[in-house]
Amino acid sequence: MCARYAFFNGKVVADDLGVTPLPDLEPRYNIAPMQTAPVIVPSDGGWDMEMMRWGLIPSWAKDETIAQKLINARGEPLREKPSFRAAYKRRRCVIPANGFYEWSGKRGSKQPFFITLRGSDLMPLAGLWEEWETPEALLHTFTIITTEPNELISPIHTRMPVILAPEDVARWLDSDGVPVEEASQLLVPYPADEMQMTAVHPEVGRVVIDHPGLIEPIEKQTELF
DNA sequence: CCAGACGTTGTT
DNA sequence: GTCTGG
DNA sequence: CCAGACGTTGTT
DNA sequence: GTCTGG
Repeated sequence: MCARYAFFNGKVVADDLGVTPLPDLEPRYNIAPMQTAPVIVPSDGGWDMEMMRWGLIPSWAKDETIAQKLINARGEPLREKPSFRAAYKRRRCVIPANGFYEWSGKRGSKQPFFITLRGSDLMPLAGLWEEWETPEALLHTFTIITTEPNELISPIHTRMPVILAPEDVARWLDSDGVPVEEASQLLVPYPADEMQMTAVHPEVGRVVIDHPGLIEPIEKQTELF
């Protein structure tokens, strides 16, 4: 799964993707579901960054309570799912991240890990977005696609987010030129030998905590394993 | 036909 | 135990 | 994902 | 909106 991530280095989206970061972007070390975060979408032949809320709301939803259930979407059956298939065809997006968190252990003895890429600061995550009409306004929401874990993640989790290679970002975002059959080839586990994982402080579990110390390695507390 | 679901993960 | 909020 | 709430009435 | 279950 992927239910917490960090995006603190906005400059990498300019360097690696040519997308201008939003001017008022704050560095974030603990982005949680139901919060607003930047998302990259096609715009005027190029790509743009836009703030959206994490937790997808399909256009047909009667209220927004479904959002917290749709923070992730399994990649394999995307085409058949009523909640996702419309967005899969027309509204694919990339969630810019620098790394994501996963936890191992049971409640009360959770150990969080921060996972990053070895070769790059930018970790582009594959996602979908939707537009939901409230009585007052249009609400833009997104979800992060998951796949099977690679050998790095599988010891602690059964799923991991889909990470796109920079050269695949264009194909993922091109809904007009790249049909779902082709796009689905991108929804695979990222190579484990290009990723790394470090144990971090459990205070990342608290959504109100958001500072650079959250991604700093700590000594593994072996009694937790 | 109408009513109700539409989802993921982890844990048991 | 289970749901909600972030 | 984790953390925190989970409730009502009356009084200030 | 569309599919499934009854």
